[in-house]
Amino acid sequence: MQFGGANVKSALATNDAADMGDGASLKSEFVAFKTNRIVEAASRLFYERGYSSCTLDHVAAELGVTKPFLYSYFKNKESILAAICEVGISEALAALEQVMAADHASHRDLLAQVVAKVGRIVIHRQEYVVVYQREMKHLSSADSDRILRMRASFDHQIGNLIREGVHAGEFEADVDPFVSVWIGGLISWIPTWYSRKGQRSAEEVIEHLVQASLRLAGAN
Amino acid sequence: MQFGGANVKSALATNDAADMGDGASLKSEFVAFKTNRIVEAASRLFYERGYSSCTLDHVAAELGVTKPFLYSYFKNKESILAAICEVGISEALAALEQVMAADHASHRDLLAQVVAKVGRIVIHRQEYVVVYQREMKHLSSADSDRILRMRASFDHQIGNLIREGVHAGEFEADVDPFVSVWIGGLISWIPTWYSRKGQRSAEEVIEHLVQASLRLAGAN
DNA sequence: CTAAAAAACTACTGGGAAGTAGATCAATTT
DNA sequence: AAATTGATCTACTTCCCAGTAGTTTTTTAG
Repeated sequence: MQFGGANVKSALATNDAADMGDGASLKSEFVAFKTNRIVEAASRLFYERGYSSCTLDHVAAELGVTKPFLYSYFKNKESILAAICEVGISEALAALEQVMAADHASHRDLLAQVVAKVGRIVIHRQEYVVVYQREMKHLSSADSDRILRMRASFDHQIGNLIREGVHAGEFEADVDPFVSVWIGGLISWIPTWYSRKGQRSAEEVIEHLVQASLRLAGAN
Repeated sequence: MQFGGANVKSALATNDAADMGDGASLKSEFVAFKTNRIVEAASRLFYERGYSSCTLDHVAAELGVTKPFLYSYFKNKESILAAICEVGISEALAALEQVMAADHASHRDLLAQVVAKVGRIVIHRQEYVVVYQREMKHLSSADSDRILRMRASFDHQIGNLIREGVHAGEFEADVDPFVSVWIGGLISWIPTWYSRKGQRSAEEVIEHLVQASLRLAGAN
């Protein structure tokens, strides 16, 4: 099995070999596990050295394997990058849809919940998000399109949430079309300055992020 | 004359050869002009293709010259990058100090003025700023330190402005230490989404940026 | 325990790009 | 006009790295 641009499966991905015997299922879990370890190591190294300056020999060395090992799980270097880029946005989209599917709270609460959840994701997946932001340009157009569609869907839904909140009188109307852009900026910028070793805890940052987002929407 | 990490001189930089004859002065203007053209072309290409993937032959071709030409104005590829990275932050710092030196308006006005000015700079220098954000890691530690010092000075002064405004009762106090980080995020994020060809004019964006910043500071 | 299959490795190719040495061309001076 | 200086180019060298062919090791199956 080789990874050439399909959706990322996390190590905990749903088992799509349920109808096979235990042998095949276990094997595909091994593959998912190794694929995941490659993506982890690569994201750390791409984050530290930059995509183009980081060689696959570096990635292989980090994992204690060799370059051809990587090529038996990924088609080429770019498809490793694509897997990395997909992590943050697909998790953010999943979180968004989870919140939206839940029982309808006020728009203010929906916004607060989404922002908090996505904020936690971009902190947790810091390296992935930064690599995505920096190295997007190196994706093939197929991968790029797929990921941009997810991104567009996310932005679109946030835009709707704001519009509906304005319509419901929960947000101030004069800021309408821009708010989602500014809130997106707050969230996207976190991974570039947040440090796990810094004085601020992740939850402290999330708390302030939510407050800032509500201020921007005029919902205080 | 070669450019190996000293401060950037723009094409309009003050003439530091005023005590020489006209010949020497004119010559140094030529050098500054060419240096500047190289930086312009490189910033555009680094922006489009990424620093590591863009070769100096590409840059040379863009200018209709050859690679050794570049090496007679810059020590190496990295020092071209350093020159690019310096543009945005040094202009922002100059704008900040200009506003702060002027007659003391209210803190609210000071903040609005600084944000508007810096916002215009990051839009005008869009490619430079994005290249800086993306490719910082490829700077030598000497260049990196110099630029980070400018950045730290900027952040420090914005922090002071906010603190004083809170103390003066013009901003809400509960948000104190974080506000400058969030405002920095708003500004820094603009170059990644703003497009000159988009539907929003630069001044429209600046207008909303100022409003958003004041909201974040609780100064409405 | 042996044979077949799968997984991983060793050792290579081919191309690309940073940086340089020395030649050529243009301008300035005498 | 000849000579000197400076600017730019041609033509390399050298290293690096993505991707691959074919071999070895490990696992699985009979």
